[in-house]
Amino acid sequence: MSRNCGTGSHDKHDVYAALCPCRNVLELLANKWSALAIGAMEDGPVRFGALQRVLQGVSPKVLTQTLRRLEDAGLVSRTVYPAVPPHVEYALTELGHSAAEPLAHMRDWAERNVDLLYAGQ
Amino acid sequence: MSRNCGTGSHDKHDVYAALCPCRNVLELLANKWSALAIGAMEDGPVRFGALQRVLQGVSPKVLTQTLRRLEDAGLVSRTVYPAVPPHVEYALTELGHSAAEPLAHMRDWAERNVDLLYAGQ
DNA sequence: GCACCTACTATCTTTTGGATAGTATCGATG
DNA sequence: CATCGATACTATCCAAAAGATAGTAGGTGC
Repeated sequence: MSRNCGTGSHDKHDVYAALCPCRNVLELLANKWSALAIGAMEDGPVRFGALQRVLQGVSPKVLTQTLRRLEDAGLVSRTVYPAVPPHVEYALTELGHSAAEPLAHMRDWAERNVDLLYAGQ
Repeated sequence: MSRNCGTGSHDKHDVYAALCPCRNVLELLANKWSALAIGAMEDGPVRFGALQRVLQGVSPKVLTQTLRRLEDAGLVSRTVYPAVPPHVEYALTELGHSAAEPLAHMRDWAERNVDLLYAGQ
């Protein structure tokens, strides 16, 4: 097996390697709020307040953190429309849309199989 | 849209509802170590020590916690072979194997797209 | 008798997540 | 003219989770 990733040249990456940068990418995606936020933006730009209502139970601080991380990674774009009251829209980038697919599968799996889990007692 | 989930009857579940039990399932899967551990067991039973070596950087405490949670959920089985030194094997259940698919897509996405992220500076 | 092996548990520290309250701005309302 | 309301946040504090490190059990080989 040609697992590589000494973080060096652009060979194959390996999420199982502690120092591979793709481990950080996995950490970013393998997160409840990231998975929900990205799913909420699949159909187009969404405002902060709308995200807060859709992601039930999220606090503004955590939502901001989540969006900033996704923005820094390049999965989400943030657009400010100068107006009062403020108007800010978050949208998936092309990269964000491609990440949305595996995350949608994960959400679907959770919804479809929840009744089969914790069945032992 | 027929989104339901007042946690009540077995209608449709919704990960966006704070109180839906499938939110817990999403939290379980949308986790770095869960995603890596499940992937490591896809090809058959694995011992604790082997998992620890494969999931580079994981501490025994966190690995134990992760495996217990997966076991409680019914995704992983734990088999103790009474011997000295101890011999314990972890394996995916049928349910665990079905969860492995979306997680594999997520890991693959991370490995394939890592070079495109954080490109802005 | 002593070190070794595996699979942990215990303890402590650090990081992250979460709840809550407060800020800034301007237009509309009374 | 003071107040209220809307939006998108920050600031603060506390709790929960993650992480590092050391220790335990108990039979085997030397």
